[in-house]
Amino acid sequence: MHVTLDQARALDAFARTGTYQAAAKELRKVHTAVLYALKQLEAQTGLELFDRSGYRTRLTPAGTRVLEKARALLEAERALEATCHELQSGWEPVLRVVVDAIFPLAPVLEVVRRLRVQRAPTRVFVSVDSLGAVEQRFEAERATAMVTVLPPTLPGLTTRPLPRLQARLVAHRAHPLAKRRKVSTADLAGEVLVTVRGSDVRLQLATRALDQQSTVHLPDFHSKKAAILAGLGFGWLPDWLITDELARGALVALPLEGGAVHAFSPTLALRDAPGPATQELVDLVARRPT
Amino acid sequence: MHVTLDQARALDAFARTGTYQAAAKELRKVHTAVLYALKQLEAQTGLELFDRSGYRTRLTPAGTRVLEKARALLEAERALEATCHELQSGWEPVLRVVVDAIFPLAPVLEVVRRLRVQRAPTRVFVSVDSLGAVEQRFEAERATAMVTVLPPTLPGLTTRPLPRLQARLVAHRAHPLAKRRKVSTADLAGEVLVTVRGSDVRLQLATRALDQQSTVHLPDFHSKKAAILAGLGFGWLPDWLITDELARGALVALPLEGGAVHAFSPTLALRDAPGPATQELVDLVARRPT
DNA sequence: CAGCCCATGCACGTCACCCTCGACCAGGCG
DNA sequence: CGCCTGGTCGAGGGTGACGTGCATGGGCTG
Repeated sequence: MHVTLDQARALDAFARTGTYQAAAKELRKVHTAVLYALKQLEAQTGLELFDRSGYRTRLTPAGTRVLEKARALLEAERALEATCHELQSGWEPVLRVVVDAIFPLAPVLEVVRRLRVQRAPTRVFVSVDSLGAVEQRFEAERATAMVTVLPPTLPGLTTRPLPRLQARLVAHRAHPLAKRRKVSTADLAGEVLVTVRGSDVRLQLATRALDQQSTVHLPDFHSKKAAILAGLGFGWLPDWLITDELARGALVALPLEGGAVHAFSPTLALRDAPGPATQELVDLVARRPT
Repeated sequence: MHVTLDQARALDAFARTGTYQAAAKELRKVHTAVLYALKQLEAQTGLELFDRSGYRTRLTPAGTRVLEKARALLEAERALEATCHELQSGWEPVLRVVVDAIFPLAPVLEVVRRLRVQRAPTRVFVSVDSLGAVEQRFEAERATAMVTVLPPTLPGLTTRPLPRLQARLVAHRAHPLAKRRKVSTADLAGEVLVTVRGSDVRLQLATRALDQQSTVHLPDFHSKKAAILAGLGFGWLPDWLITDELARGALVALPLEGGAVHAFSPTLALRDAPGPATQELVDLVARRPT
């Protein structure tokens, strides 16, 4: 049994119009074509779909059941053609972005919102990782774009510098370190260091040389911030995440010898020719207020 | 743009196997046929579905999106053919039953349960009405079967007598009428009569001649029973509904002059040739314990 | 009741399209 | 380098989907 879409269309048109003639007119065919298609359908299904006992041919109950399924089939066809039209519009089908965890996600999410309002068919996949892992993931996922704080090494990428990001070594105001006028690297050694998991050694910056007594690894900067706010320990946090807490005094920048501020120069890297959705990403990420 | 199911099948097979050759083998075609079908698909959709830059042809992101929809389409086709197979099994596609409200619904619902366990594709529609309205509904809905307490008038029906049903005039034990040793029709006049809405005059039986001071019309016998149990008034109820309450004494049969019991002889009437599901109905309704 | 119209259904012809066949080219793999 | 698998192209054929013509027969209008 091999039902065709033409048969389904004929069945649907016949059911809606009630006669072969009208159905044929709707399908821009001759009535015998509809007759032929539906005869075929009946033969292939091996069911009595039509009641020809009266003057007008009518659907049998079995025909009605088959009609339901045929309409579902046509709906699936319509859906397929709809996505084809969407894809023809020029939007990329998918946009894969890898972002360094230290970079704010907000502008990337804004891209998703803008694509929605423009009814773009683009499906967005966002991955977050740290430092070198960003480029590895970019390659492994064959992503379209990445925001990395390390210079990209892959050849053939279009790169674009982004505004600098600053990170500070902070602790909660009630934390012992926060009360000192000066903090030495030796002072840090006795306290708990909070880091983001997956960060490689370079993220630990000035603290990397220290032999920390205890360290907590957390999955992202939001939980890291929450941990530090809870007074659990100290660590590096990007400025955009803590402007509020620094202003309110909930978090305190530690007066570390040799400086407690580290600056990153993130880069936006794109693979091959950017489509409109990628362009949207470039605009929003580059225009991000510093 | 007119995508065909063959194209969808080819796309699916190609995506699963990875090569034209293997896809062709699976479809029992020559590999050029698959090539042809997919070239057609690409031309019709106007999209680049395949990446032919490498040695092996691969799906592009757009191709993957189209593939998803194509698979949905094939799933719809599979569903259609599945219902065709179900309907070929000999079961009726639909079974419409109209039952008099005074008749217990339990045996009809048991039919539904049995059809389920036998995986019958039959869809069951049950309507409930009273007396003459049963046959009217049977005709209006072109139902398959009905259980009526009046002799069917339509020609060409197969009828089958069912066990008798009894109804009693009852009231709650705390009701004034329940405390009398004898009840006359005049006594009834001062109390509230509870009836089922839609019942025509014949249902009121011995009470019809009375000029009731107040009457309550309810949608079915279950709410009527609840109303009587709440002491609201008196009325006729079928025995099967109140065996428990009569045994416990919660309800009392009124000792009406001239008899407080009325017997019905319900009939099961079928239109034309009964299918297996209808046969199931006949068995269960006829074997109903009296 | 006559006349008309429309819907159905069959027989037959034909044309388009799907498929097959054959040939050639491109990369991988020993 | 030789072999194999996989992709692409063009030519040709078989058949099945569809159009034409016509008969039938039921409804509708006057």
